[in-house]
Amino acid sequence: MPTADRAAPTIVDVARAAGVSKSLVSLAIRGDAGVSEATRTRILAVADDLGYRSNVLARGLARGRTQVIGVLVSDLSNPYHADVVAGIESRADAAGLGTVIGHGQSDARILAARLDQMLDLGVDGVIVVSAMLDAAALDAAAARRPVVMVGRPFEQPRHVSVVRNHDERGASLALDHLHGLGHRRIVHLASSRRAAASARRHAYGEAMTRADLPSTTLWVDEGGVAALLAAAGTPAGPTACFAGNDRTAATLLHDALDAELAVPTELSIVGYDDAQIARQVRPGLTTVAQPREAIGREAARLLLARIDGDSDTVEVTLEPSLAVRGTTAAPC
Amino acid sequence: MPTADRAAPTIVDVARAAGVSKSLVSLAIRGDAGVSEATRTRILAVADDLGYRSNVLARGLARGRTQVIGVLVSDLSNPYHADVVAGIESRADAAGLGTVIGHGQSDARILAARLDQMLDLGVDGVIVVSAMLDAAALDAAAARRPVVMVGRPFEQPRHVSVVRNHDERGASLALDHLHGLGHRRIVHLASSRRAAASARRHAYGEAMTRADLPSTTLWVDEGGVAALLAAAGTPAGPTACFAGNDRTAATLLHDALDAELAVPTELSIVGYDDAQIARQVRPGLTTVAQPREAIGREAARLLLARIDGDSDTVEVTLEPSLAVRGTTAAPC
DNA sequence: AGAGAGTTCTGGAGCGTTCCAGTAGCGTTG
DNA sequence: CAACGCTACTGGAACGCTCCAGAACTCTCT
Repeated sequence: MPTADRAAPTIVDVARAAGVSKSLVSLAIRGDAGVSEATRTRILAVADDLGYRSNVLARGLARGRTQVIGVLVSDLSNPYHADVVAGIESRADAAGLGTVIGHGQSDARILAARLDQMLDLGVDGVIVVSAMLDAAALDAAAARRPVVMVGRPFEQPRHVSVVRNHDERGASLALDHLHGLGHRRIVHLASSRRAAASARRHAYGEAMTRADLPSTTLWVDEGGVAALLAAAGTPAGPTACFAGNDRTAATLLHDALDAELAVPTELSIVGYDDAQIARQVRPGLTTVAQPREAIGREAARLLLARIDGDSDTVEVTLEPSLAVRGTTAAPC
Repeated sequence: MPTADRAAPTIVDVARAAGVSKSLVSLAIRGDAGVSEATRTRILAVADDLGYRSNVLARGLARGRTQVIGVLVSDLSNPYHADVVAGIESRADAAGLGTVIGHGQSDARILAARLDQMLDLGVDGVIVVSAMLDAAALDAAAARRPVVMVGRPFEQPRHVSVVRNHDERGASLALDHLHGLGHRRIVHLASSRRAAASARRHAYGEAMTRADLPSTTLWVDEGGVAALLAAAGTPAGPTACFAGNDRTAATLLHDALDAELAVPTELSIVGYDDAQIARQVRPGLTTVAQPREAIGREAARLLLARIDGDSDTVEVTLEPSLAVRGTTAAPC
């Protein structure tokens, strides 16, 4: 219950009220060892009493550290991000650091502006949860503060640590599953030519080659869904589809059902991401799940280490897993 | 392209390089009138050249203003929030203010902690996009900085402006629509006893009374969905349901289809929010749409006014509209 | 008892800004 | 030409904190 009459109480007010110097208040509050137990409790009591809150701006200015990290997200409404952020926050909280989130509305320019803004605000480091920023922007930010990025960078920035999921392994999980069910004609439905998508596309190609099967990639923005549905009914048509992400997979599922194509019996579908939508569609979408919270925690861990001066940039890859639901079955 | 050799250049570096006093640099950069055009351009050129960025911490400390506002959301993955935040940001950007987002993981305690944290960071004001915080927490924050909340507060805080959608009107829209289609036995499916939900529930009751129809409210957490589905098949059972929000409506739709109950012919469903999910389910959900971006812009407008010292707290209500999709039809 | 070693505490400089009270220079005016 | 009023600029205090060198005090040891 802060008293907060007029202006917020400062460290000097606390010092005066406790009859000590402001330096000692500073030490006591930060838990420095060289303060006697008696005075410390007294000072803390007085501070609490006055409703004192240490001024982050002043501390940041004096120390060059604000104890706050920034998280830059390209798109708030992407539920993938929410889990990653939760992971970051849990780690940051544990280390006693605050977290602020910046939001770039899926626009690289806005994203870059927000990144600068957060750095201006004095955050101690930034985690970029977006693959939309180019290496130059990332490196410019990294020249100011430690930066860690989550996801697969389009081009590798030089001074930025990266945490990503193992898209190759994820694609293998999906294709092994389909192959194991008996599927042989499996097409890939790609959403865009962005980095994460292309990693999955390549992994698809390699896994198919490994299994000695022909690979076919269709693009959503080039009428791939319609082409796939048209082919799926025919004798030599595909019996399964590995989609680049869950949104694409959900669209396909939707349109397939509209076209009276039975899923999974006539067409099996596997998505990627294990987004919320994968559980909301009917039947539930079989999909590759990324360890989102773990990715967030790992990113935070790397950032904290770099803030503590520790280290050089690294790249960490985490293992995905497969969530089997209702859109996959043996071909009929 | 910042040079950024060692430490970031300060206003003093710029002053020295331009051969003027630091005060003049400060004035020039902030666009003060009393600086000759010649010196201003020279100073700005030098600043740009050195890659000077004004230190928000120092400015905040000296001025008591950081030019950054905070947005507190209860849940990142709620797509409703993303639109509101976009509206807030567009307004804040226009006013030259930065925006940081804090995230409370749908937990009132975390939410309150993040709120304090943002205030500690020195934001000039906060917009709370969540109905989970109690009046005491909001008022405590409002004692420090201007606070505007979006949504319907559980209890009315005293020093906080509120922007909300007109739940009563929204419920009327939904019920008029159903009534117009010929429905007479319309039940309400309520998700929780939170503020927004109870406003909708009351509005439902009143609209039904106005139309001289009996009202029945079922609760999701008390087996309401099952009860509703059981009754819906029977002769005197309900022919339509007005759900408290889209998530609830989607669950109902899902379970209805599972139970082989035809939607909309045997049961019409109207949701509330026009969330993403309303467009993703099949058939598309008829639902009440809130003007989300407008709500965000309005909230930012109110906050900026209060930051400029302008005003007393107000309450603004914006009009919802009805998005008619595939889950409503005349009863058969 | 004096030196040395802790322990606990203090005063002041400094972080990068803004703000305020001036000052310098110059043209106008009575 | 002294007084005045502008415009363009300056120096230093202040914002609230941290950090550092050192002061004051208490113990121990010789």
